[in-house]
Amino acid sequence: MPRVTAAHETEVRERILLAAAQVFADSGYRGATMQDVVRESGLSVGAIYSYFPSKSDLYLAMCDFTSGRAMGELAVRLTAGRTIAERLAIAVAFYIDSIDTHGATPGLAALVPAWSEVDTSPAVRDMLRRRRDQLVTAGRLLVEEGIARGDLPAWVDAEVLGGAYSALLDGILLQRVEAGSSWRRADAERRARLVLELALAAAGAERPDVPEVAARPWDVAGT
Amino acid sequence: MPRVTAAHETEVRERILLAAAQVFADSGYRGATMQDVVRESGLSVGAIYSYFPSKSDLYLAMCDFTSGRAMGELAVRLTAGRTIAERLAIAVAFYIDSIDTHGATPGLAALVPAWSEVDTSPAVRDMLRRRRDQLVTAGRLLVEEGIARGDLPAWVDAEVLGGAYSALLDGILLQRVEAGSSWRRADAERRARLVLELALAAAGAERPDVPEVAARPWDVAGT
DNA sequence: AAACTGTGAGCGAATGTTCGTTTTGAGCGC
DNA sequence: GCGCTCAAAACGAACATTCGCTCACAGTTT
Repeated sequence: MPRVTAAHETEVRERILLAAAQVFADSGYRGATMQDVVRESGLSVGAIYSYFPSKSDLYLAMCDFTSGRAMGELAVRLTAGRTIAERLAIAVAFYIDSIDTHGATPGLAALVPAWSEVDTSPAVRDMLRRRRDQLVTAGRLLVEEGIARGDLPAWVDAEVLGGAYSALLDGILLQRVEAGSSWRRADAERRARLVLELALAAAGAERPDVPEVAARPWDVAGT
Repeated sequence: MPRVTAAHETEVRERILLAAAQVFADSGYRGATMQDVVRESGLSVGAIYSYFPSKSDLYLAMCDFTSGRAMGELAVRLTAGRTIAERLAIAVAFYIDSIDTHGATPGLAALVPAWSEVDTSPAVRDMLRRRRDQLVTAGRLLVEEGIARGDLPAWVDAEVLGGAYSALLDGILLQRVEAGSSWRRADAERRARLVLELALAAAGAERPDVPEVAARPWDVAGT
């Protein structure tokens, strides 16, 4: 059944990508089978292989699609923020929203298997690095603005804080995955917002002295 | 060869667990084969199956072993800290150390595959939850002490900050995995310590006002 | 009829696990 | 000391199953 329109092609592509996001989030990369994707998408094996050359290509495309969508939507939502505190709060709330699948929007949970496949293919690592760059850059820009306006301490390195925040949010993604059905969105938001509050509260203060601790390769105690 | 000694049994068990940690960290849970564990441990298939009834049991035992060891060693190291800032810095530095494998000590990177297997078996979820409880509790106790001594703001909820910190550290674990050989330990430590500095700097300040942002299930903008 | 998308049975490779066989060394009689 | 014995421990070829992927064909539109 040839649907010659280009619109149809992207429609089917997305249908496959959405099914893949669901399935990979549920069972991991290796755990998910192409049959699962077939079942979830309602298409056939052959159809899927005519859109994506291999399972790993499908997975990578799904990851780019999923995180790309989220970054785009984040940019849109940030325009609604007036103060810097508001913008930061929007970014946090949005990231937490985007962890789960909502209707036609695949959730970031589908990215989790990527971290265990990093040593398997360089393409996976590249994909994660691209994503990290985007997150850190977005964070850095917000922080720089906060510093310029005096809402954040002048002694923080914007790049470092951006990196820390992207780690915090990814950690919350892991907590969401491990919590399963007992997940409470409000708890996660409280955790992420608390760090925001600490940063804003520290605006007027001096940089405190945190002792250096030498890296020490573990002289195991006990068995 | 009947090695009646119980010592020999735990010795072989650990040998298998260490090999498993290496292999699972490299290839993920499904990606790693029992043959890989056989090769890495220098034992045989049958030997391994006489110590662990199945691949998933081996994986779970390895996770408990790995994170249990780390928690034990953390408790030991914390006793060296005098001030609260020093103890917090020790905890952070130690977690970052324990991400990588050092000699006989398996690195936490072997835990990463667990998050993609959470929906596969309840035992994996339980294991991760146990670990999270320990981390959050350890963090909460440190924070409570910090508040009591006036080093941390009185308005922070210790449980929430503990949860946030465990998320931050797990996020750094992910960053380490995705960075691969371009990983710089110092960068990670800077990120984790910056959040510590913010918390300590906020000690004297009022709780700032961070606007509420309503959860909003994504009205997708553009394809 | 021509063109092209979608189908799904089946192939070959690889994996987790079993189980019959081989090797080891502690205990024991001397 | 010494060698014999035998259960325990280690081994690894073989099995059933599963998965990613191909390809010959059917169905639909223009």
